[in-house]
Amino acid sequence: MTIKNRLNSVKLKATHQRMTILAAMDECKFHPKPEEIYERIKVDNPTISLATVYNTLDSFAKAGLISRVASIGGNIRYDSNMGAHGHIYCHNTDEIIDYYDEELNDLIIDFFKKKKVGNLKIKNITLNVNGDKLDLEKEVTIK
Amino acid sequence: MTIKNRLNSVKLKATHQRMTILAAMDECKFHPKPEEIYERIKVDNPTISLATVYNTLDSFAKAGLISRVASIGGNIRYDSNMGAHGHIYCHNTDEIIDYYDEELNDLIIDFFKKKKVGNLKIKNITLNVNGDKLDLEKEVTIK
DNA sequence: ATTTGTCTTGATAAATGTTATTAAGTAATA
DNA sequence: TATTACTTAATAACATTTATCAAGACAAAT
Repeated sequence: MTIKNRLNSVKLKATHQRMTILAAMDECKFHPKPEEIYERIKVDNPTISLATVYNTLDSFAKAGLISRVASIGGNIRYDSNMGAHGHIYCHNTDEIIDYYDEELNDLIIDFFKKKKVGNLKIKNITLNVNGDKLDLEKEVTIK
Repeated sequence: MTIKNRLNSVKLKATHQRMTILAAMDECKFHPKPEEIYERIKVDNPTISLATVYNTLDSFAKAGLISRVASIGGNIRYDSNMGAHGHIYCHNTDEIIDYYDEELNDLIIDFFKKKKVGNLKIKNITLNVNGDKLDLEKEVTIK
């Protein structure tokens, strides 16, 4: 679906700012803070203000286009990946890395089919792996 | 183990401030922000400053007495429960609730025995259930 | 194309949250 | 008690997030 259609699908007007910010989120695989999106779009869009980035990301999250992601660093961070997936959080680099494993996903779904969670409307379930990256230059791998 | 011994075990002097703050963390089951610990101890310890609370909680986390917990709200929050456990995060109340399930714990341990996570020293693995609390006055239950 | 009413944005102030600084205070050791 | 190193309170500095509101942009209807 196009950026414009995604905005329309949640009843948000496809303004230049919104399209720019949503496109930047799509490109960002590293779970950015609003500030990072601001810096990223600034080059080509120097007039989009930081407040607009904050407000727009918040409205996207409320509309379900993106989601806020839990972080240990104490900052607001967003995730454009709306599918079921887990996060690897590296404490020493503050990186959040997505991963997905079919088998793990099935395990979790099966588990919560059997369990009853009362008084909560579940939005999503995420497995977080917390640790320290060893070689800071290289990537974390799961296989 | 006593509060004093726990501090000594990680080579921190058992000062009045540290003992007070660690005791407050023990009592706090709701994953407090530094500000909340400050408010809690203020009644009996009006001279302990907010900066000391921030610094002390940070040093506790670095020493492994408590841990920082991932949060969506964009604030630093701590957890005094150092055992393996999961979190239920209620978006609408900003509450973080611990839960532990033996079977789930085993599932996760078994899964990560089979998988290889490279270039990461794992500290802990947490399953996060995100959702909205329905009746705000009542508790979330898992059974 | 112009008007009208509504929604959106930029600029910036205000509020909130966190860290750094440093002089004074405290505790352990001799 | 003197010495030394460590710790803390107070507060300034800094960073992050939200609120305010006038100006601007947009869509619909003329």
